[in-house]
Amino acid sequence: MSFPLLASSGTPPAPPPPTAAIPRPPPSLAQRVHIPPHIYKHPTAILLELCNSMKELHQILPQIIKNGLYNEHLFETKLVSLFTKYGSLNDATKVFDFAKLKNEPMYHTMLKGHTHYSSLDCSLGFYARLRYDNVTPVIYNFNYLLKACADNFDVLKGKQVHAQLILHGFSDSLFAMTSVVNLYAKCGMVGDAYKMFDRMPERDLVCWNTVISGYAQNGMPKRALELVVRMQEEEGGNRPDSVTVVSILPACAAIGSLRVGKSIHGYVFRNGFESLVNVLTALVDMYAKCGSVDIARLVFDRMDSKTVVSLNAMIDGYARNGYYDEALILFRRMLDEGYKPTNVTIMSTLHACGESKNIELGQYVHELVNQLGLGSNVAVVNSLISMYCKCQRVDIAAELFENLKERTLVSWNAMILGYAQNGCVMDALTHFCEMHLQNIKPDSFTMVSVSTALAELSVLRQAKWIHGFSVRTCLDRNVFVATALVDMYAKCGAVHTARKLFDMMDDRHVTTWNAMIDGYGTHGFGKEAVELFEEMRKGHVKPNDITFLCVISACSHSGFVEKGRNYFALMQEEYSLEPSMDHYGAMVDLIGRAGRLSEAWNFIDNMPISPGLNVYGAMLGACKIHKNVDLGEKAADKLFDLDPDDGGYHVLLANMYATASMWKKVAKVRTMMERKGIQKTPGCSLVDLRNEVHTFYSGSTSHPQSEKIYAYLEKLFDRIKAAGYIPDTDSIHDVEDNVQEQLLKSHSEKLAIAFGLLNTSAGTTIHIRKNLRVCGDCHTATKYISLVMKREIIVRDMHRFHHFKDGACSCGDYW
DNA sequence: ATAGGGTTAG
Repeated sequence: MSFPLLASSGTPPAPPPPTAAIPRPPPSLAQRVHIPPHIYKHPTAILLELCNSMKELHQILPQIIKNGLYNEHLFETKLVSLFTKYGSLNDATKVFDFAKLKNEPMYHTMLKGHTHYSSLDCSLGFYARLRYDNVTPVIYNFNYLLKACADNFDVLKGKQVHAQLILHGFSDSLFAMTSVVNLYAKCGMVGDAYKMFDRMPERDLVCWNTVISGYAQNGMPKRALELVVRMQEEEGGNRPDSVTVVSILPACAAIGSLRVGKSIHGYVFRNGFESLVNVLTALVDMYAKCGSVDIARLVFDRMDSKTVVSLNAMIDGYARNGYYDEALILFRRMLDEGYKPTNVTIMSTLHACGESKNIELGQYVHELVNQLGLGSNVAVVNSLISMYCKCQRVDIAAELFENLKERTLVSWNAMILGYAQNGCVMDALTHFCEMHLQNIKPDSFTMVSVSTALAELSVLRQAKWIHGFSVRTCLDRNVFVATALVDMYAKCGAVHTARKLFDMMDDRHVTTWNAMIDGYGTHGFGKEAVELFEEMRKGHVKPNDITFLCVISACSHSGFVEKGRNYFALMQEEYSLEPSMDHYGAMVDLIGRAGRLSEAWNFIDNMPISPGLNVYGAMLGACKIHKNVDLGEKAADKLFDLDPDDGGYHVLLANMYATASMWKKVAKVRTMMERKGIQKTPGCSLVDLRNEVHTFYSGSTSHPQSEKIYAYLEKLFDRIKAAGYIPDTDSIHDVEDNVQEQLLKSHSEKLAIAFGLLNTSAGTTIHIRKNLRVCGDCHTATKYISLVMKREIIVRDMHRFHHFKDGACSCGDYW
């Protein structure tokens, strides 16, 4: 079934849009005031009629004065009209004040000028003056005033004007009622607008369009589309014109229905609206928002004339569909062709810069913002903040934020998320508290940002608090918030709580499923991850590339090599998803981690694309676990050909050599790091105690309980050694034996565990968050600690979770 | 006719 707009397909092309669609101009001056012909036909009067700009007007002015026409009513009215038209309300006011005869048309022109160039109060003040001068108002005066109220979203003043209008006997006027419908619609009161509309004895096209666009602009796109159907069905029905089309295209974009959109396009085509820029621009926008960037571009390319708005719609269309390069190319072309970018252009472009991490262009746009005088536009600055955060320059973003005079909720949200995504968790949380102190109410966006920060921090107590906060503010029902909460619980070690929340949700996005599947995977619950994925396949939410990344890595963490291979095939065969470099990396990890090193190498050799850093990194990691120096060196050679600046890979290689006691090679890696200026990320562990998060760096003695902790570790080491623990001193070289053990003892993770044991009562589970991967000695030591101390210890490292209990770890010793 | 901030993986 096709959309009813198509109902007219058999009939010949309709005539051009009815004139009712064009805003009705007031009657001409000659109609409303009697003007004697010698004045009306005066050459200067004709010149004034032809006048097209302020510059020309100033050229004509001396003639008017020279010919003594200044005090002629016609000239006064015309001057007031022209001055207001070209934006000089001051000059218009001078002429008006000087005029002897101030009649209604004269007042009307001034009123019109006020509605355009000054505040609503000035316009209303001017109406009061008109009344004071005993001029009888006409319907046009009210239409302008109502429009001014609507544009200022001021219902209260609008209602006062409405009362005046009734007082002067215009309540039955179709025009007046339409203006009132428009007032309510623009002020977000579509319900009231509709009531008024429903009471009208007769309705013209303009009136229908007003109420339709009211619904479209107030988040009720379906109602808007229904009304378009009704307007045609009604007796003596109205045919949608270009204005109707332009108001329902955004509605169509909002419901994302390409089918309805295409039928509207057909209607546009059959009715000859294809020559109208605004219609075509709305079509471009609709196609882009429905995900069809290619069709959007076709329509865009076929436009005879374009405006900035058309370009903005296309740039934004590219950016929102992930075609960042195309967005930036079009933006460059736009500048080359001499268009002046608007705030909308800037915002879409900054979005594209941020997502594609193009900070050079981002900074160029920043300069442009200042040149264009948009530096104090909050929305633009918010976009700048986001762009800098996405490009990992939180410092610049923070500076912009601090200097922002009128921060909005969006500014706070952008900043908090920026901190959260750049590892500045504490800054994110303090800003959240700060906005709380300033009495700014958080919304769902805020909750997502804070949950993201807490997920990173991995602290269950605060996680529960923010969950409670979301419930109390009813924000937990939002899919985005709920998904962020599921992810947060999983990342805080509470997978079962995460699953409970997941089961309670009635609307789930792909990301929700992905977060849960990955949660299971990182905890080593491969079986649960696979089961949930199978459940997902039965439902209506389609798995995406990230889903497969999560499933494959879940298989990898649990040693399900064949299952993982099957899923890798499935994603291509059944879901037509092209594996990315990350997928290949995950596959190498899957095969290699299970010890099938030559098979993993074989897999790399058969890759259809040139293997990236992560692929060789996974291979090297597997070789380190399984102590295969030969293959590890082979992987490292390839890896370092790609010149990584990531310290992690270097450390991995050095550790592999150290495990094999190849000290010269270890030293070589160290030299390479020094030469490249790469520093080893210091190991850092976090532990939460009541309301405080305690941070420990390797070897640090800065914690107030430091002495106690080291003393306790001495005793602890003796106990676990008695239980069978042997310190892994093999991987430490060029220091004496007793120093080796001291070095091992001062690993951040052991400090954090000791602190946790010292400060919690027997039986309490200890949660640790570590920034790097758990080292081999810490892993063994923690297993023994869990045994002798009878404690459950949960350690989250950069990749996954380790649940230590009764001397064993959930990861089965491969990590 | 276009409009700023959002969840997953690495």
